[in-house]
Amino acid sequence: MTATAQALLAGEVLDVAPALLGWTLTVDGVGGPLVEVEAYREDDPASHSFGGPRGRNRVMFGPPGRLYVYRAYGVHWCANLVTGPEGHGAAVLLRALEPRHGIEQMRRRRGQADDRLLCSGPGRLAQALGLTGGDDGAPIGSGRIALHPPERAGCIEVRTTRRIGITKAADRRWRYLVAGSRFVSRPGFR
DNA sequence: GCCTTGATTGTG
DNA sequence: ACAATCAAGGCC
Repeated sequence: MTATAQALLAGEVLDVAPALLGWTLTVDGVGGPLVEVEAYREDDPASHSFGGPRGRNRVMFGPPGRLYVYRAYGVHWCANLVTGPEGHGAAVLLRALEPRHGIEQMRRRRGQADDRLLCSGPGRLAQALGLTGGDDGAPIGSGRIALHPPERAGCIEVRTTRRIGITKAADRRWRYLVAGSRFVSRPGFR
């Protein structure tokens, strides 16, 4: 991982999540700029880390800059970036990115030709990038997984909404989107 | 377009 | 039982 990505992820998750928009995530060269993320942390009933470290959530309490990958609804994989400070059980759920690198590979993995349906949703994004439970705990920058800053920093308009698909603490507006992006999972969601 | 439903499995 | 989801099918 670059020094700047390391520094970014070491921060508090509510600062990290909006700042991650526009950063390009790639796995073996396949990926693109993040356009939608959600924050989860330990004092948050909706978070897997709520109640302390146990079972699958262990990686969330480890050092920042690693992937936390879990299975959702017994069907899909979903990937997070663990944030700091270490020991706090916080992570950013990767909900959507703009397909830019390795688009043909994404189409093959997804069985889907429409670019807007390649990475618009956490399950879709993980499938398009080839992330699975085997990547749980993998450090960013280890070779397969890279995170690069936006080409032009500071010109991304961030919008917030409630988080999606949860019932607890649903009123916290911890979902962050690039305003106007065509590649978010649910553009009209409030 | 919006709403409903089934798939499928680790976790508490 | 339930879940940080998705795709397909019905209906409008």
